[in-house]
Amino acid sequence: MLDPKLLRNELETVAQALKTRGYELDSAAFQALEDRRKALQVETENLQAERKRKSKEIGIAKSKGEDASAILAEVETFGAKLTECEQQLNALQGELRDLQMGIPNLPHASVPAGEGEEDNVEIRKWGEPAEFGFEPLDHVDLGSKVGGMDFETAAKISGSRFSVMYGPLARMHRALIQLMLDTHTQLHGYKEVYAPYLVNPESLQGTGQLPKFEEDLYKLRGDRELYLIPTAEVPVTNIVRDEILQEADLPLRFTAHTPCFRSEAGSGGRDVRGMIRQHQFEKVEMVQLVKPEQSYQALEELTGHAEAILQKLGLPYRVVVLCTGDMGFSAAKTYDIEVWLPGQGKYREISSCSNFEDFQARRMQARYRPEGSKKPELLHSLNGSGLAVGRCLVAVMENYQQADGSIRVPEALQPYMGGVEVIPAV
RNA sequence: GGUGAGCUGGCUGAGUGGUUGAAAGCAGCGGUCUUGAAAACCGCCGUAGGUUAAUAGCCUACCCGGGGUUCGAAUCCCUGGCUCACCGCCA
Repeated sequence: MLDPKLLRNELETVAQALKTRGYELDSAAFQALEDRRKALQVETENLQAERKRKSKEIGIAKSKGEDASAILAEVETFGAKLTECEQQLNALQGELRDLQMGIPNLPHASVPAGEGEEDNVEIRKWGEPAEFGFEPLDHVDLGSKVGGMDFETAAKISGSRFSVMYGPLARMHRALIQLMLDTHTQLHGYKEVYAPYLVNPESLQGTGQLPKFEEDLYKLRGDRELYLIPTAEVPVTNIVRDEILQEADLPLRFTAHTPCFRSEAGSGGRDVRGMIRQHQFEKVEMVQLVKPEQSYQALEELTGHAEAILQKLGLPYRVVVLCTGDMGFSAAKTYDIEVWLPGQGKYREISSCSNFEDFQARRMQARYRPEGSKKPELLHSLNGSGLAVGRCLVAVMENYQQADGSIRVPEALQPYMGGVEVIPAV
């Protein structure tokens, strides 16, 4: 959520900035709502003050044993008016809040302007795509060569966009998770978190998935109103919802491995082959909660932490900064890390690292008390995948494939796989 | 799942319809005293919204959430959540 004061005081500037990311703010309509709100709120509060005074007088009169019917009659004259004002104000504030909850974050000044994916800007590249002496296969074909990936069975059990893995591939998938968690906890200073996979609507509202993107989520039937998490970002960031932290507690760095569930409602027929885009996938997530002045440095570091995993695995990648039009709803700035997939002959997203500034914190009321200051301030939140596990497995398979269809195990992964060096073709 | 008891400010805890945004204690902050510290004493000490140039003043709201009764609700009623205890079931 944007700062309501900013929205009021610099409506046109805000509207301009939102336009760069393809969001049209109807500033005239907003201004009209805001004007009505102001008038109505002042009137309502004045009436409330009046009622409070009179009620107090009634109390005093009664305690003295005096007759209070005159004041009582007086209150009645504006009682109905007050009720009406309160109801109108409530409705109006609800309307304003709904509108504000649907406005995306403002892009940071350093974010390049653009409309879509094609306008993202490459920042750096690491590693060289390997030369194969043969036509490299994609992970689906490799999967059947080593006998470890089964989409037909997954379709029988659940439907499309699910996968079943067996044997060494399933083990490598698990090994990747261990490598990522160990790296982030031991080298990068994150605290490992185990958190719920089912969350309430308040949490989803806090991180920005609700109210606007409900169709992307799986909602449980039943009387409890719970959703499957689309990312660990939701439960982990919400750890600090409605909390006031001490300055000394910051920065907080959390990492968590969770499954992620996404309906992929809007993805049409994209990436239907293989395990690039699934309804269920594993991810190791990094979350940071920091002081505002440190958040952009934290974004650079966090991006580096995700890159470190790819470097350990020897997977070529590039980092792009998303343009204004391609960023997610809550982000002020986002780096995508794209890994090289020989099977597709292109770079594909494997991590997304974002600074949300105080956008999520305001929705969550996540604050800290600066040293020596009375007033709590909103903190800044960031997160990034470190990394998407399924896509990482795909990248390892495709980059480490050999002519006979076997797959070498990257050195960094071998300790997590009992020393296995090659997954043989069967 | 059943039965019962709870949920009040950073913490403990009083308050069952009226000048209560809320006693008291602890913690914290400022001061007096002291060479310094402790003790003692004095004062301050919740969050948000509105108005405003203002983090000044004034106003409003908030005692787990939502709804209701009333001129007036922390207090009464309904509903949801959570915590604790016991029973049942269970990895």
